[in-house]
Amino acid sequence: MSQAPEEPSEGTADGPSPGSTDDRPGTRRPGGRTARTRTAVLAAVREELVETGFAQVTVEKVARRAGVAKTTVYTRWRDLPGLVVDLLADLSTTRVPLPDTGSLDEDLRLVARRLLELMRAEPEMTMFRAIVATAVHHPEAREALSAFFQQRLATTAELVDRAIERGEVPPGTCRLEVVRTMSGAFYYRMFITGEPLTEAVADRAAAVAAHSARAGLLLAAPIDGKVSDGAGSDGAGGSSGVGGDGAGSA
Amino acid sequence: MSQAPEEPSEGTADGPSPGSTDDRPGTRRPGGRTARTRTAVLAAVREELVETGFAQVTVEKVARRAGVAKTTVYTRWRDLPGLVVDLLADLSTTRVPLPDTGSLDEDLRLVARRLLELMRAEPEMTMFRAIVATAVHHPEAREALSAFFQQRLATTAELVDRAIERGEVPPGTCRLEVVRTMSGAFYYRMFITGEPLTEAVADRAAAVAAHSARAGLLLAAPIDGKVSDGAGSDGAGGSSGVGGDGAGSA
DNA sequence: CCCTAAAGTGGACCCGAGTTGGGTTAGCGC
DNA sequence: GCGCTAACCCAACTCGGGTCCACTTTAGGG
Repeated sequence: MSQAPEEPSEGTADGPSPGSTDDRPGTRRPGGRTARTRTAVLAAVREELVETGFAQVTVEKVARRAGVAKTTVYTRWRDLPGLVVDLLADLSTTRVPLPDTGSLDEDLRLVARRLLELMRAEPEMTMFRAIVATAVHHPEAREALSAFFQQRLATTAELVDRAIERGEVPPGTCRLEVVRTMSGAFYYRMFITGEPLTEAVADRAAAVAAHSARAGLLLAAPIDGKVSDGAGSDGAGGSSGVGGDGAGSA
Repeated sequence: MSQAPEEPSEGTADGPSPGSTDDRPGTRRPGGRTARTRTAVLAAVREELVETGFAQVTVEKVARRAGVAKTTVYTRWRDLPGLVVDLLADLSTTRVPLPDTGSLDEDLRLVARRLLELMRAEPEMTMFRAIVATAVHHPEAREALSAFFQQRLATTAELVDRAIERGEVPPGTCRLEVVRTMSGAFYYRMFITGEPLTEAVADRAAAVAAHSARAGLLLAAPIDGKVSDGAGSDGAGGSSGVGGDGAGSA
């Protein structure tokens, strides 16, 4: 947990500029009580989200559960979407180990299976569902979720890099696109069509992604001026330097 | 599908059983005023959704805009999600013509391009976005959206049937899965990661789906007792018996 | 054309989420 | 420790969304 907001204020490094920049409460004295409040509130949101579902959650209930005055929540997080955003930032810290079996197919399949497992875990998924719902119609949450996925995708994309090194897939392959192709099937079913997720779905998604990559369908092609890969700088002996636009902003 | 008009009532043909079965208001006298109210309210929801965004929409505003007493809306639609559900049912009636170029690749590409176009149309998309957001945390809306996609997918899947007949793809190919594979990429970017949609994305999605189908990766395999396709046996025409699992559990 | 009850109306009412202002606790620099 | 003030607490208040109920309008069958 922890992972305090720590908004890296631009420019002015020395003194706190007097009143001009709006310092969010919780940034100046992040110590003891402040931190304690944050964890309590975030935990309360989690529980409330899981127990009663997103539609029923309200700032007041969260505050009550956290044992905190509701004004505190309002001043620090503004509103419910603000809380969800912070919750998501908290989620970003969790790391998942990547498989490395020497085969793209197998690597992807394992990742798919793990994703399936994750999506079947009720408490976590309920919460994530709420986050997605918020992001659909709230710009700030949308931004946060977007960043979350950028980072998560980039991490997983490493196994594509290895496949490229092995010569399993064409060198110009877009590392992110492979992962997107796979995970898209999951989220599509989960959140859009509402169809069930099975092992078959997972395996199929992995197979499709791997096969498409191998067939050279997932190249980082700069069609119409828009590069869809954000990785760039592969670092290994990649022959063709298909640079990306570097969209990976934190 | 709840308050869709013309629910074929079962059994009791002669007298209206007094109060036992819950007839939704609007079913017994669907004529003049009732119909007028419905269209007015639905239009109001549409406009409200597009103008102010989902988070701001409230039953009261909708009623006011429609020039209707808010109690009317409450008694007929129950709440906001109910309205959204009805709105979605209304959307289901729109038909889109399918391409038939003689090539699966090209057919899919055209469908993808049209989908792209559709998703770029701001007013409609804003509304659809709201529907998805509702579905994420509201079971009834989830059900409706699921049904909507079932029908929509089944319709589009006809071009896969033609590809099977032509021998372009293996005969056991799951008609729905091909379409899902393609459209998944769209919705994933649109609603989950929030990444931009481009022509490149559309073409790539179509290529991946077509290629995977041809490679036999999208067979309707009854793995672990769960068949992922619902149709398959009948030729064209049928298309309604997709039913099957739907969103059921989750 | 008339009658019945289904559908819609209007306003009073309730309730709770969000706001405001003044007072209290405690982080943190000195 | 001391003091300053950020951060938090409390209670009262506002305001608008949702509910209830008696009343009016109008489908639709006879």
